[in-house]
This record gives sequence, C-alpha cells and structure tokens, in this order.
Amino acid sequence: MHNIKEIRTDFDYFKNQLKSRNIDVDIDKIKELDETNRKYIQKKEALESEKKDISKSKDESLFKRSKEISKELETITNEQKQIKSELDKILSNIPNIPHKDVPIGDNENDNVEISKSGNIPSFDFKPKTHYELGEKLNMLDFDLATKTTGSRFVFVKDKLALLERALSNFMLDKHVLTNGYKEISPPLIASENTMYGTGQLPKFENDQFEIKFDENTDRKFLIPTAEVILTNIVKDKIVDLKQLPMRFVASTPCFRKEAGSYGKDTKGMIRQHQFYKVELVSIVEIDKCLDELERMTNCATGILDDLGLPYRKMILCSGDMGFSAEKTYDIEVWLPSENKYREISSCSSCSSFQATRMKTRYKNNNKETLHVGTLNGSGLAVGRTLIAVMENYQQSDGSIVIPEKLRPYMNNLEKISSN
RNA sequence: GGAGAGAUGGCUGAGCGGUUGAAAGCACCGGUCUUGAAAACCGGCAAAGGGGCAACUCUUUCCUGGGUUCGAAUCCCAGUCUCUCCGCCA
Repeated sequence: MHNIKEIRTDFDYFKNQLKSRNIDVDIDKIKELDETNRKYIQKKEALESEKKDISKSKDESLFKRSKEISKELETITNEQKQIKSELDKILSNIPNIPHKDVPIGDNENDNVEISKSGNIPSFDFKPKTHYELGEKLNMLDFDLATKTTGSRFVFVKDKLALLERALSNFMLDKHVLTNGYKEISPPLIASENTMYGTGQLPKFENDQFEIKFDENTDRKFLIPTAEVILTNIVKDKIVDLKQLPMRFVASTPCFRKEAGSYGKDTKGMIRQHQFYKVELVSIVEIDKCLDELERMTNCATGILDDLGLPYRKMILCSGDMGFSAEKTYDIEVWLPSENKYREISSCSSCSSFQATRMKTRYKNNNKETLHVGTLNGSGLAVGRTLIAVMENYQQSDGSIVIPEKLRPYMNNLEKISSN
C-alpha cells in the first residue's frame, strides 16, 4: 500500500514509477479523490470543533445549534467515508514500486542472470523425470490423489515421504542453528485482514482457497505461503527498535488454486495445489532492506550448496515481480529431465509496502515513527527440492542416492531403491 | 453445546456522564550523583489524520458498529474476541 501523503508530493512521479510495471494508474482520479477527501475532512473538523466548544460552554441557548451540527456531521461523515474508501480501494490494488536496481522488462524473458553455481551432472543414460522415477519406485502416486482428491495433488509414499520430511527438517535446522531464524509453527489459516496485510487480497482472491466456517465470522483462507502468517506476526504493532531485525522460519503446507495456469506443468509435482515450503521472513529497519535481501538469498542458496544441487540466481525484471515486492531474486535449480533451471526459491524485499498495510511501525533513534521493512523468501520450496534431489541424484537403475547432508535425517539411508 | 467474567497507552492497571489523551507503576529516553555501573532523585515519553514555510494548531482514537445525551472510556443495544467453570473431543 502506498502512502497517499507521499504520492501527493508528486503525482506524476508516482505514475511514472509504475510504468515499468506496465501499470497505468489513473492519477487524475486519485488526485481528485484525495482533494475531495481532504475538503470533507476540513469541513468535518470545523463542525466538530464548534460542537466541542458548545458542549464545553454548557450554554443551553446553543444546544439547539449543537443538534443541528450533529445532523450535518452525519451526512458529511458519510460522504467523506465513501470518498476515502474509494481512494483506498484504488490504492490497495496498486503494486509496489520497483527499486532502482531492478531491470526494466515485460516478463520472465527479461529477468537477468546474476550468477551460476554447482556442477550440472552428466548422465551416460537419458535422465528420467521425477514422476517417472517416483512412479517406478512406487513412491509417488498421482492417480491415487486424483481418486481421493482431484488433480494437482499427489501421494508421496515410503522413502520419498521420508526424504521430503528430511529435507524440511534439514532446512529448518540450518536456518535456526546457523542462520539465526526463530522457528515458528503457525496457523495454516489466515483471516481476511491478514491476507490483506501481505497483499494477497483484494487483488488475488482468485488464487486463494477460502474456508467455510459455520458462524458469520470473518472470512478465512488457507495460507498460500507461510509468508502471510509469519509477516503478520507484527501486524498492528509498534515494534521496539531493539527487537529488530526479527527473523522467522516455518515449514508449512501451502495451498494455491493455481488459477490461470491451466495446461502448465500438468505432469508431476512441479505445480500442485498443496505443497510444503520452508519460508523465511525478516522484519527490519527500513534502510536495512536490501542488505537483508542479500543475506536472506544467501541463506536460501546455502541449502542448495549443502545438497550439491546446481543452481543459478536471477534478478526479476520489473514486469515479472510479485505485487508486494520492490526487488526479487529467484533461485532456479537445475532439472536434468527438462534440461533447464526451474524456480525453487524466490526472495523479495517488500520495503514498507506490506508494513503500511499491516500498520507495523518502529521508532528510530530520532524518535520518528516509521514503517518497518519486510522480506520473505523460500528456503526452500520442499516439494521442488524433492524433485531436484530425485532427478539430479538418479542412477541408471532408477534408484536415488541420498545427498550426504540428508543422511543423518534419514536413519543414514544412502540410497532409495525399489523394495 | 451450557453458565459466568472481561476487552483502556509499549506492558501492568485506575477511572464508570463534563477541565480524562486518560491516575499510578513498569519499560524507555535525557539529566544530577558516581572512577564506572547500579540505586536514588529530577525531567521527558501515544498514535493516526487535517491546516501552516515554520513556531504551532485543530480533529479523531479507551475492542468494533449502532443508540441515548448539549456532552460518552463511562449509560443502552448488537457484534467480535479473550478468560474461567461444566460437558464433548484430537
């Protein structure tokens, strides 16, 4: 959410900054609503002030006037509220402004590679896809999931289930023990307001699974990522400067409708309605955002280094970034069966964009009240890491060697094979 | 599901129709004292929004939304949430 006070200082500048995102803002409408809103506020405050004076004076001859004011106030307040909510509606649908470092571009083709790491494995046989491997091992079952649930779900069984759990535990341990994150086991359901805070609502309602509750309570949603619930830990708070930075990690299932991706990655478990992800969230002083982004990204790539998986680091172009981000690095892991890199982590700085929505502030040393900076990143997507391990560590006989760092998490199992 | 109790500033907690943006304590910040620290003492300390170049000033906010009243943190109604006891259950 953008601060109207800042927009007001230079409307055209604001409009231009969003052009790189292919967003065309109706700036005249915003300007007009803002001015009308403030006019109403002024009228309102004048009347309120008069009313206040009357009640202080306790002068009975003025009581009649006071009643009139109350009536006037009612209509003015209603109009003011309506204007304000119209303005807020427009503002809440405008994405964050890209940082200067971000390359200008339209879509994923304009993302820029920053670095490559690890050795791409060579096979003296044709590498199989993860779903071929998994089905042959009898440890991935898509048909069964279709029967019990529907498309884009999967049963992970036996040693692959163990591998999935091991990955999650390994990542958590690393982030907690060496990267300084605090482990959280959060609710997997978020309220409407929480979803608004991180920017999933109102614009992306179609991607969310809404939960039906019996009572007429607030709307509730399954979290599409732990980012939602972890970031909102500090919602509506003025946090103590000494508590910053705050770093949280959680391993949770994530639920996404994947609306609009019909026909994309329909085979295998690349794109599912439900998947596990280890998520990193940082709450920092506003001027520490970009440093924290580098740190966080290194925490994510550190996992891939440990697992011996080849990857590359990309910076997303302005047109490909998420709604709340000012700057995003994607980490892409090598998938032999596709002979290309696929996203396994996305780390973003959201500057004060989410904090403004959540009303999360802190006081700096000058006693100014500022919105915090928020960051989130996958460390890593567990489902996709499972795929990457399977494909990169596959053997000609269809078995899968376990990366050494994971073995302690798997009863020292060295290899997954049939039977 | 049945019966009660409550929701006030960063936290604890008073107030129960008018000078209460709100006592007191804690925390925090500044100062005195001290070789330094602690203690003690003195002082400061809410947020959001509007107006103003500024000094400054105005408005709103005591869970949310209505109502009564010239005037509501305080009275009435509805809702949300939390806690305690009983029942049920992982």
